[in-house]
Amino acid sequence: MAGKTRQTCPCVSRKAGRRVVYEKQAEILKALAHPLRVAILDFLKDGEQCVCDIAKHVNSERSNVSRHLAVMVNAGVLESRKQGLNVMYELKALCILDFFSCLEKCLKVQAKDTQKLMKAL
Amino acid sequence: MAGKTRQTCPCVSRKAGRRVVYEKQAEILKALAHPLRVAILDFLKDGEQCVCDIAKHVNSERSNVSRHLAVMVNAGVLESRKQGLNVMYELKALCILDFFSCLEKCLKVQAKDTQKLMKAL
DNA sequence: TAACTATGTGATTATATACTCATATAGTAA
DNA sequence: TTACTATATGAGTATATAATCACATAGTTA
Repeated sequence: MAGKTRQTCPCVSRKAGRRVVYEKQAEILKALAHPLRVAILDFLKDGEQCVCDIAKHVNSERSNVSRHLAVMVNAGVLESRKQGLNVMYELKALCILDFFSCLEKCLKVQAKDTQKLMKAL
Repeated sequence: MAGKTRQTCPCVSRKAGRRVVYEKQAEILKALAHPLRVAILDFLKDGEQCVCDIAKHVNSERSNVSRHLAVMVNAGVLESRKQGLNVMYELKALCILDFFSCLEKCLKVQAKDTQKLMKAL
């Protein structure tokens, strides 16, 4: 049992470590990867909002919105605070907003590809 | 039927248009939101690779990897080209790589939060 | 206190996704 | 031609996720 701390090759543990990181990163991405959640994030970019107003804005049931918000809080994307009867949600990681400019860029490239295809027909 | 093109209020159509954008953005995010796919993207950041080598690198079945690659190609994240027996995959939208620096930042913030909690106990 | 409002959650159902195995296809090399 | 290799895909199963409804909780106001 002596020397057990060195039994795992550094390379292996680094690889295993990477996998944990990939899982965490995927978890955050998963928390963003839903049309309603994207809509919510777009709404929250201008500041905190209560569940009530978010639900109105994205035109969905409050209970459903509440669940989606919980997903994003668990992933560390949003944070919440109580204010009287309301619970206010706001973006925790502002760099998330940078994602969306990249996403729009991707969509534009896709649109151009489609245009090229159309012309070739 | 006359004037049908103006029957839809610009505001409504803009809102409907946003929803389509949110769906497309969510589709791209979904294509990234899996540990194996994150691992693949991390491997592809240094250049194109064949399915065979990707599968070896991420330690998963080729058929499985092939499917994950197809998901990312469909979302416009990767592109592929045939080279003899192999099919080479590479990143199509390089800005995707910027995502990951943000993700790492998010994880670091989370880690700090956890540390704070630990100290408070 | 009682009535009200905002939010969260359990249970159910529907749907989507991931993984595995077997098999098909396409290109290579003998 | 046959044998081989890389890749893709159909079918089945297991699991995860989303939406809805009913209900519980917490804070507000009268």
